[in-house]
Amino acid sequence: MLQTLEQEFSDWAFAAFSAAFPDAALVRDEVSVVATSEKGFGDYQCNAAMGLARVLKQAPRAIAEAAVQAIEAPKSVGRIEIAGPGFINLYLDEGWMSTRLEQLSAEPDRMGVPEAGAGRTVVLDYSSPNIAKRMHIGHIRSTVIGNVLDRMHRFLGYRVISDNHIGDWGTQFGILIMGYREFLDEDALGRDPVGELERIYVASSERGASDEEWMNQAREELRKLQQGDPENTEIWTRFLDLSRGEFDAIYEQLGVTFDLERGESYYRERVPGLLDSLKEEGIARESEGAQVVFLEEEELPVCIVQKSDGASNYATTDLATIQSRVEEFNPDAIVYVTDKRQQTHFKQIFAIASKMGVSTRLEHVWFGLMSLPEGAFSTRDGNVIPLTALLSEAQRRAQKLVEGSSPGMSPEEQENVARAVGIGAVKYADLSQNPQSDVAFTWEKAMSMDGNSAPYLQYVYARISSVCDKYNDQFPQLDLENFPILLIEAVERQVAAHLLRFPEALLRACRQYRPNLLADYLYELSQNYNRFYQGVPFLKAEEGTRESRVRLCGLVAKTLQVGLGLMGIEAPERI
RNA sequence: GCACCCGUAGCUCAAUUGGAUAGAGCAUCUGACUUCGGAUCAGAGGGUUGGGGGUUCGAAUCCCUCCGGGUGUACCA
Repeated sequence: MLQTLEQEFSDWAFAAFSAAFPDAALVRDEVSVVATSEKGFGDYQCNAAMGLARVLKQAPRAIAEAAVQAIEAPKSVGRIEIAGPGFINLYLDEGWMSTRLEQLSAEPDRMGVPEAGAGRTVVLDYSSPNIAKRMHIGHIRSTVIGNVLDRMHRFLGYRVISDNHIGDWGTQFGILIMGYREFLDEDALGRDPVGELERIYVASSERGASDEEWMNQAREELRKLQQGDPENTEIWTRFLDLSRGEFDAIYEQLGVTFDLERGESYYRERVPGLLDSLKEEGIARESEGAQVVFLEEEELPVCIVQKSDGASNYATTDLATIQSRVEEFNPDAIVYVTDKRQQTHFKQIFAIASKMGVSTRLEHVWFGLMSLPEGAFSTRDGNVIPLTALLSEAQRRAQKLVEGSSPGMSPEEQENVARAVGIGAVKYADLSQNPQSDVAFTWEKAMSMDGNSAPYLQYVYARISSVCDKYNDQFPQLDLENFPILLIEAVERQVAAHLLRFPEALLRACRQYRPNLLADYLYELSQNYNRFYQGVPFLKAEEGTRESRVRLCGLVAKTLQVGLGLMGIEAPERI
């Protein structure tokens, strides 16, 4: 099985320490090797010797020395040094690097990434907008982050079931149905369907705030809907169709697709049976007229699974959903991508699922909230910026950039490129930071076109494409594959070493549910490439060196294309 | 009140989960195209990682405490 270099070196380190200290009870994870962060300390490092000094009652440098002497180093390692208090620094062998890169160029679509998830199934629950509510910039995170997790898992060989768990079955529908009957403006509905649905929802809620009878009626309409009343079902279906039309347009623009779009309502028929079994097993019990689960042992607040009026809620459908997914897909994990405000909710749901006997790994991947500075609001209706407005503004700015840099390009191609650049910039702004950080929205950052941004990466890609085209024009008779990759200059070695790190960067990003680690990797690769590009000639170098450099360019381009693709960002040949 | 999250350069964010000299982008300043796309590159200034204590070879990261902010907390999702 293909391994990353970190894995291979960790195996070696574990074997080396075990051989040197057979009596010590070593833990594999404590003797691991990681890629070096600082330049000048080798390509990979093992920090285990310092930690073992106390247990082994020896000086850390002596421990490192003994381990290094114990068994032979992997062939890929050219040099080992022991530095500082006892760091073991591994330097890759340049000859081995060349050969490895030549192998990678034979199968460039994978760039050495192992199928680490083969045979495992993951259900990914992300995006999950609510019916009758407009998607605004706050919704982009779940969609974009979830979609990257989706793509990364698939690439690593996991069987992925992505499900857009649309909020189509909650309490809001009673209020909406009342609003629909009382306040609906059909003309407005035709012009801006979701906007009008939002408006009638707000109008109906406001009425309910001062009108007790109105709220009672809303609850009654919800109850009727949940029991299958034909008239309410028809209205509800209309809400769904109108909202989904708008969502689909956004998903198409973002290049996001789902395996399933079931929504909460899909699971509604499971709810009565679920409630029965919760009661029978003594998990839920009556309190203040509602059915609740107490979670004192878990130090969590009480969780209502059936409201006192008999209606179900979010918790109920979420539990039914888990049950259904476990039965149908038998997944190794179910992963939810939502904002951090739902942490308590998911802790509750996971705790109850555990009481129900569910053993599937349940993960809540939460992300921070987006704050809006003054002026980012659309003050007219008090709403935040609709996602559609953000995306079209991004494309507009990208369009101007493209018109400036590629005036000879056809208008049609300019538009395609502007879409790739604009959408890419918006996505990357979200993906390039730790998901768990709260983000401050600014137009400048969301549509940043230089520095650490998607257009920076796309620009590198386009320039490499240009180099490769020029090479093919000038030297059509030469076959690149016949020339070895030579790592002479420091800039070349730097690019090569970074290329070889792609598998572990991707694996880490996926396992930690942190797309920013992939973004970081690609940005650093691009920086290394730019130094290479600025530092040495390619096409004017002598034969041999020239081919080697063009091959390196090709590998960087391929890695960028694959990496950007995993982030759902296109890499045009010309921009 | 209780629980969770956060506080890093003027601003926006990283830091491979305890590793070596805390790094990027924006902004400011100085340089670099008779070689391949300057949306680039080289360099400068800018930090007591909110304060204080502790743990250890080693702390932005773990523990305690104080200050400041955010979120959640029984019938919304």
